[in-house]
Amino acid sequence: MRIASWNVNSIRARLEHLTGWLGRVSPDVLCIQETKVEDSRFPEEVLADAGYRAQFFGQKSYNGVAIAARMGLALEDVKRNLDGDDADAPRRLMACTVEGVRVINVYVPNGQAVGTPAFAYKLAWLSRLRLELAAHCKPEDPLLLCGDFNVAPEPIDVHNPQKWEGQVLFHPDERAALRDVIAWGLCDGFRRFHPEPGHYTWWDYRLSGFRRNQGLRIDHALMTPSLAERATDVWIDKEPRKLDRPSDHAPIVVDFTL
DNA sequence: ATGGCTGCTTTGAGCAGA
Repeated sequence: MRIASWNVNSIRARLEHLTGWLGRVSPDVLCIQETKVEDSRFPEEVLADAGYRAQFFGQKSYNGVAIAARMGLALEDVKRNLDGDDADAPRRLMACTVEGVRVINVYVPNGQAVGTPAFAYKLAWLSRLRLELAAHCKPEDPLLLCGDFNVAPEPIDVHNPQKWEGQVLFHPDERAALRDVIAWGLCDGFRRFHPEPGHYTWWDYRLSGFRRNQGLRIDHALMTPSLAERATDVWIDKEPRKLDRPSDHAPIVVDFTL
């Protein structure tokens, strides 16, 4: 079983990259963030031609999440956004159950800059995510919480931690909020398999960040122990980041036995 | 020191991203 997560930075701008990647990597499920498209314009047919059926939860211009599953694989108990979100809330979360695994796909707010209302919203959102887990899930059950968290957990996850310390994406308060989510009963799937430095999931379009591998590891695949013990690898696919006009994020892929 | 790129928007300069 292969479940992946990718912030595509506009699904319409990335359709060819997306379908090409689905064909090459062939995940059973793909959690997508930043679709940036309202539901009536979601490219269902293109995904269907690629062999995938998607559940989607988007809005115009910003945010938006989707979960695509190989045709014939059922996505059950779909939930959209956090408890307490109203209809106007930014669309940032979709959860479903597939093959007995609860999959939660998140696009955590970016936070803009430390000290802004957006930063406070980001911290509150992470706090509500922890409450969501406590209210609906059990740490004993197989669960994957994946997506774009917009937080680098440790200095090893930042190409230049001295420069980034205290900045948005690597501020102590965000890191504590992410640790609090993990403390519900999760582990960092990627680090279980790849403890060494130099692995990132996002590289700035500016500064030739990708060419110099100056990035941040801000996309994560967090899992409960009962799923982690079935995992055979968690890896980052840098290939699509090398294409012309790429997303600034790379996909993260979780392989596990059923 | 600053901004450096990209996608979106009732098309064009401004916002947001990270």
